[in-house]
Amino acid sequence: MSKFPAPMIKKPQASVRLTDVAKMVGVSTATVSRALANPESVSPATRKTILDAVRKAGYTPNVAARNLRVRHTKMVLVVVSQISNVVFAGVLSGIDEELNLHGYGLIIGHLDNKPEREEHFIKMALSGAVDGILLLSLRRLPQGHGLTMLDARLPMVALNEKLEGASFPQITVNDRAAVHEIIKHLYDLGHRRFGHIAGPDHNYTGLERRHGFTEAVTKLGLDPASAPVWQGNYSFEDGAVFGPLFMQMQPRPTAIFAANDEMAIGFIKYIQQQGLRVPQDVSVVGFDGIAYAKYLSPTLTSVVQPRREIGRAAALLLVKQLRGETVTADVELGAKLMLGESTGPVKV
Amino acid sequence: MSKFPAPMIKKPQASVRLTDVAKMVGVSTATVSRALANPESVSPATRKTILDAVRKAGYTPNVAARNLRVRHTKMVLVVVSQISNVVFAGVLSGIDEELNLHGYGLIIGHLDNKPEREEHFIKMALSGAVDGILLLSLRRLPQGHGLTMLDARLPMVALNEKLEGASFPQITVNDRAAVHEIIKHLYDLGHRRFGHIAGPDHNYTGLERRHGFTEAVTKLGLDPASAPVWQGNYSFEDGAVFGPLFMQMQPRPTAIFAANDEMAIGFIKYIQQQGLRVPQDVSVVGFDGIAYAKYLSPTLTSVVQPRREIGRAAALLLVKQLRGETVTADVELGAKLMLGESTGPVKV
DNA sequence: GAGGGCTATGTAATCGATTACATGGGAAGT
DNA sequence: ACTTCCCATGTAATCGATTACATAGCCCTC
Repeated sequence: MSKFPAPMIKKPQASVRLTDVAKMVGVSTATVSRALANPESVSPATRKTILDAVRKAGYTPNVAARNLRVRHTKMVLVVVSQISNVVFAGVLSGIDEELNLHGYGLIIGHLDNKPEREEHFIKMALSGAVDGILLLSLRRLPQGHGLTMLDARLPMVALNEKLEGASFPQITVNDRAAVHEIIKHLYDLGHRRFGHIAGPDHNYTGLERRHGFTEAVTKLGLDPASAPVWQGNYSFEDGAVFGPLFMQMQPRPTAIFAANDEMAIGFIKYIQQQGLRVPQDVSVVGFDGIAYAKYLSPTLTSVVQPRREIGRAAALLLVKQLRGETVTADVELGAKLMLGESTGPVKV
Repeated sequence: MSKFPAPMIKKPQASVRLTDVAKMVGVSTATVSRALANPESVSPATRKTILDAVRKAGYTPNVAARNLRVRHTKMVLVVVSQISNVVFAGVLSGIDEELNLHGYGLIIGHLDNKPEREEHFIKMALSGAVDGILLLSLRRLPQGHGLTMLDARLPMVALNEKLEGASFPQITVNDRAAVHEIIKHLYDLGHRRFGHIAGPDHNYTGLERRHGFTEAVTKLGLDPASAPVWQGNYSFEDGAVFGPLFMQMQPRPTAIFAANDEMAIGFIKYIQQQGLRVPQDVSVVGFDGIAYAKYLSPTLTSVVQPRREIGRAAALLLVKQLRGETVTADVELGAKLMLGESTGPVKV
């Protein structure tokens, strides 16, 4: 009596449709649809029959058809510049977590550091593939840029940006305050000569941290001109690259603040190889508070970012917009200084 | 003459439709559709008019409608257990890169280490939201499991799995061979007493590395029973956790192989704190070759996985299936031993 | 100059759900 | 027993593209 084994053909994909289930049970498609979407609107008896049939037939509603009809997709596009970046990955986790809670799925728009790809994702968003957009690009978008223009058509939220005059909410971390805290910490340890390995300028966070640095240094009454700022690209290598410049300075800064942990690590590695000791000879501070920071020797003093929270907050803001609530206020989160062994009293 | 500023209302979303463009130009919807999909099938004159109108109106085809009609979505679902894992993130990058080349987009099915979420993504896949699936879960899936069953309905490829009797292609890295290489390297340095910090057993890679270890040790004529195997969960902490056990062994292994870099790092940190020197007192090897390995002191000897390539190969395999080519052969990639300072001659 | 073949375009069916509106039948009220 | 109302269900329009099939016009050829 048993059927033959499943056919080998994969492609045809003749999957069960709503109509099929309706026919099986002997009711209209409307009833089946209702039994699935609002069970109470259907009599218990039919409901049961239908649900059984659905199970037996292995029916799953076709989402393209549904999306077309209801005019939304329950999907969110996250445009991210580099997915393999630990910080982004953490934020992404938070986004996914929150989105998930509200029944939204996640489409990744991976720029892979190629900004020209944005075009593609803008089109995708405009084509109704998603209900909203999360911008995790960290680039400073000029006004009138394609992505910011999208705002007129689709709810969106920007992370770690601060666009003047943007009408969509933005969620940021108070990097500047954290940097002030770093410099104060170093100052309290007796440091007076500081150096900064900055991130790129086309990047909101990089800029904030750099400004925070010069601000803090000036506030202490030190001459910012005597506090060198080198500009890197957030990579390990870039941290090392400034090592030679640092070594030949006379006098050398006694404390270096790097705009992210990777550059701090690269820098430390380099100067250690040159025979300097951290923190005895130089104190070094990073930023982001990646997990590895705790396993270096010395462990790295850094600022831990609430990655998951950033993601969650942004996602929640978006969901609220999607629900029709008008959300105007930007959200600012705080970051916490994490003391490690890479900072110590200045050498006397 | 200029219009008023854009209206404040976001939700209505009354975007331009194909019909609108057709009406503007004065041709049928079929012609517009053709002008977009196959420009050559339309006379140069109409083509230009249409394309101009499309631009002017800011028309973007509705993907739900298209998907419904053409019965595919040009989207791929990647089920991944933990997105913030560096290795996965790297693989994901490769997947995205290749998929992108072939015009496919990426939907992330983030399990967040909660296997029960799979159910949700299975439904999603079945609902026609994607054309194919990439399995990056690293769990050993029992036969008959929901995800493996999907194979009958949708093209799929598994990464770093090896499912017996699965009809879909699988791409793996030859971890076992790499482990043999590690042990040989250590043996050549004079080591005879080995220890292994293993990954979890419900994980293909973890199992392979553990088997590789006992295999290699036995092959050298050493008693595997005297080579302790501790089982961790790939975290820094788990590496440290076995430190005390190691410390109190008598005699202690002179070389430890950890199934991933995080555990190796955690372990090194612990024993360093206990006053042991790496590699003078103990040699340690990790696995995966994460970027941080090069910045530790000592730098970590590890096995670098071709993450991007793994991702690309898997994606390509899937794309081929999507094109209708029958691809049967599994793909196996090699990993390369990367010598660091954490391994050295055994202490005499 | 009639027929064949092409090319450019139009007409309308189709994909598979959701849902506004219509309807039939039974319970309840008088 | 007749009206009213409500509940469960059905009918069919709709979402916005793609595309099979039909057709009109033109050029060519014999």
